[in-house]
Amino acid sequence: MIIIEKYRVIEEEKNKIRLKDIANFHPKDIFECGQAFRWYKEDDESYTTVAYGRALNVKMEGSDAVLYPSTLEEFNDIWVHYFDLERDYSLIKEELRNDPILEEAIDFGPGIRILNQEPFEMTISFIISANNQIPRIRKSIETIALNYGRKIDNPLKNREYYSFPSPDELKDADLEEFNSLTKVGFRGQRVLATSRIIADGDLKLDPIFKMTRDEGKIELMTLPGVGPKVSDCILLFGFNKDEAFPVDVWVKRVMEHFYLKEDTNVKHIGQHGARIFGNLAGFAQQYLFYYARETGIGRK
DNA sequence: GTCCAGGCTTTCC
DNA sequence: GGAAAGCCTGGA
Repeated sequence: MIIIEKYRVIEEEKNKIRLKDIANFHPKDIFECGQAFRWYKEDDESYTTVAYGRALNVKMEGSDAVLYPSTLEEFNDIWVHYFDLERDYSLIKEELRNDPILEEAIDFGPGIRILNQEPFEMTISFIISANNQIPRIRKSIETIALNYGRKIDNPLKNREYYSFPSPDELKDADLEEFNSLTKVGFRGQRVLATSRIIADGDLKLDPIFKMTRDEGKIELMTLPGVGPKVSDCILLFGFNKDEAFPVDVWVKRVMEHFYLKEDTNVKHIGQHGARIFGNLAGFAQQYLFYYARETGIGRK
């Protein structure tokens, strides 16, 4: 047994990591708040995903979170960053709670964390999200993994797991076949065109990690299917840009309902969000989005 | 240059 | 039948 003081991590048996008394970590809030499309709820209330070429199950046991399968090395190399465990969400929530509306939103989803997901997968996933519905987005992404990704060998035997394809694995897909399999509709050609641009190196994703939010946004918006909202999602969920503030229909509604008190446009809302939330805008957006979508606030 | 309306595939409620 | 984590195009 190994215990790391910093996160209170215990490696139990082999391939099992226990996070003791983990704070600001509720699976339902994290996995159902709309930032990730590949988490599946199991019969025992645990959740399973595929990320970074690995399948992982997360199960709460009292106030502990248990990750399986993961060695201590995989935990340190991959999952600490993926779950954003180096960040203290108590501090973020404390600051955002100065805003009474955010206080309400945080109380609705107190266990939200912003995951650090893979940039290419985020790019394709949020291109597919345009004018779409979450259940359908999830199905399309799973079908893409099944048909174009690689099968993952792992100890979770309840079903088969497939990685999300790389740009190379996706770029030569036949458009008609892709569309008939994945049902992404008019987004299909955007997905494949973007995959080709990235696979061919005409746009490199890695350098965006070092860019500012504004620089990254300009770069990503050159891709077909990536506009103001989708680029902010990619930057927030795939490139760790905390100040990104994606304005979708729900954030528009909740901002108009609580803050602006009038019908306006998404550009105006984006500017207002940046002004009042600053470098915590991404976190504020996710608390607000989850709150609005689950409660229907602002819906006409 | 900015702003806005209409169109887009298909599914879900 | 309307809406859906919007984007693209063309015209004012």
